[in-house]
Amino acid sequence: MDNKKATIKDVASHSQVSIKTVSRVINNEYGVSKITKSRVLNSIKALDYNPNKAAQGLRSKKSFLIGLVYDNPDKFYLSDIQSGVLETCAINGFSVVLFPCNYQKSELTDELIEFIKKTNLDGLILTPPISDMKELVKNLQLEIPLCVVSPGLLTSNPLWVSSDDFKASYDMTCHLINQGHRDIGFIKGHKGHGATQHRLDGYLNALSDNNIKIDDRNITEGDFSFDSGEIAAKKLLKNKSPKITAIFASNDAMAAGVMKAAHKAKINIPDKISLVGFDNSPTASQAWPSITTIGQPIKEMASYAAQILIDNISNKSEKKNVNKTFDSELIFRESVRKI
Amino acid sequence: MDNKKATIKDVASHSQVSIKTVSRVINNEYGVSKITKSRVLNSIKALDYNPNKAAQGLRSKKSFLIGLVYDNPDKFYLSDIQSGVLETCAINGFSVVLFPCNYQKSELTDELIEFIKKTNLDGLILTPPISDMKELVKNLQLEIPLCVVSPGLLTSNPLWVSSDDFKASYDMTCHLINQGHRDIGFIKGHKGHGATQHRLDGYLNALSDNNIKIDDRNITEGDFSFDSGEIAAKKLLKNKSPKITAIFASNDAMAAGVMKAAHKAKINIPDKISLVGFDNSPTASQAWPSITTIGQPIKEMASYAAQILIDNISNKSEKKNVNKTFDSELIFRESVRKI
DNA sequence: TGCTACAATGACAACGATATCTATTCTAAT
DNA sequence: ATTAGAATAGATATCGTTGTCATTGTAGCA
Repeated sequence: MDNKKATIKDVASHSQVSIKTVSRVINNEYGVSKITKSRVLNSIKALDYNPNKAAQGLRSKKSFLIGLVYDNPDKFYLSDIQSGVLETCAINGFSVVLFPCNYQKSELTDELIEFIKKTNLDGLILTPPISDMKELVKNLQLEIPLCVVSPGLLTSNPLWVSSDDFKASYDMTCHLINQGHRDIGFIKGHKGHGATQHRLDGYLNALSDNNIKIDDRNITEGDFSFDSGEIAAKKLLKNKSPKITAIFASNDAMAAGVMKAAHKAKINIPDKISLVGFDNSPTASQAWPSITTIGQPIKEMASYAAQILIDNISNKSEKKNVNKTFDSELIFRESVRKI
Repeated sequence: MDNKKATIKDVASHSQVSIKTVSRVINNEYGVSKITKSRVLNSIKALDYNPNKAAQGLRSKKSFLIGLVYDNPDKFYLSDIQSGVLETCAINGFSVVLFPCNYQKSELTDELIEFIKKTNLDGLILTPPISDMKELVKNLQLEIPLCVVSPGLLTSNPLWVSSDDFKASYDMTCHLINQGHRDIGFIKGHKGHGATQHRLDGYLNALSDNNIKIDDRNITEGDFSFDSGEIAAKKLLKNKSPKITAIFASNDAMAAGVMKAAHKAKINIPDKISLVGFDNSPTASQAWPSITTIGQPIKEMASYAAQILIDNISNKSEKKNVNKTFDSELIFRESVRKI
């Protein structure tokens, strides 16, 4: 076996061409005849040559690194995001550098800037709730392209992917109404998270459109965590004056919290109270009874986000309108009863 | 503001020294006077200089990249592993490149080799169940250091971190016995996963040491997934001949599966059956009733693994015996009843 | 004083690719 | 034939560091 790694020079002399020609082949540039190209490709295989990323990066001022920024307690969500980004980046020869963080930390912006500089990133992906921190995005003053995933609010950033949280939430609420529910409790997320408002609005609009009066006592706030769901459920189940027959939790983690609260209080789901969540996380399918919820193509979204970011980095696409909103899907399970 | 990024040259001329001296300061090498050093450090700050990783890597033949290989369905486990590795790597100026994979894929070894070459990794971390694939580890023929996390079996690899699964499992079984249980069902994991055997052995030895006869009908197999736990539980609860009063699932996901099966079958936990898991994942604390389980310092382990790997890469430590086994801890909750 | 030893510093090459510019060959149009 | 222009190929500088080796300065010692 070869003792050392083959370099572009070795390939060049092996295939009797200049190193520049090899470089052209590697980078799929014009100006290489088919014959030469195949000869070079053969040599590359024969010598088991892999371009040295450091050298490529040094010369072409790229790092082939994309940063993925997140602060999300939902490990399932995160896992999907990571897989999506990872796969697309791998295909395109990029590596992913993770940046977990705390969105409430005041130094976050500075840390992020520091990170980008140190790591020499070629591009950055922001996921919720970071994607909704307008101030941060503004202050980043990026010289590299940025893609924002699921920004709740309108974003000024040219690159984004998003999901139709409003419609999904609207449809789910209609579903509950169709099942005969009129007193529907709602557990919203915390401020600052873009999804919070959309999901709430979907619920509110569905009620209005069905001529159901909105009762503020039916709406309570969580922070997308299991515990906050349990606490919110206790409140909703205590304020029994408005006789709730169903609860719509803004995500599955909180829905699972609701389920625990119900179990504790010996309130049967779905007999006494129907329950729906949002996210289609394993939590929802593994609960007992399994929880009706809303599925979103998280991994696909992440993958798409990475793709448009990479296209932008490579200037491959000058096309506009690459941004995309992905459809959600209602997933019916055991936690809803018709009344 | 500066138009372009500062380079080592800029720092050198700013502080009136040679670039080599700046390099010495950056790399904490000997042979720089305190005065010079502080002057250089000042310039670095003043110019907001960050060394170019590509150039450093090219010259010193490093990539400052560490690969993290995993194929684990447990997102909570994975998240802890990632955080631990990430933090330590960040502190030491390394980035982490993820390599999710399918441990059953026959081309895995080749893919991994390809990945290492392409990415030019400086080091590699293998997590279960990959860490137990002896054949793969052997065939990797690595020229870079490798650290293996929680190898179930003895590993020939010089670098490893591990947990005392046997002892933890033994202790937990003793706890159940102390609570009066003698007919204890056990759901083991699948073959190939190192933890499977240790956890089973702990259970078996505890029974023997307490003069309890081992009943094979009490032992069933899962694959560490929720679904497999549910299926296994159905079996155990059906073969009711041996009158089980407790079930020990090899991990929390399977324990949660057991809980769902029990709910479905209207078997109350812990009144009819006590239940314990392994891993201290959120699943266990969020279940109702909450599940008694075993906690391991996963994040710490991962962090330590990254540290000894980096030390090895940097040749900082010629010390032996860096490997370490971490203690587990029993976490008592609501799913066990004294009988 | 003269010598050595060692700490501090610097000059310059080298890492492995790409960019720029130039040179050659080939084709087709005049 | 001649030549413009496209297609193809190569020579060489360059990216921003670190490695190697040489040089300088200074303290210690006989």
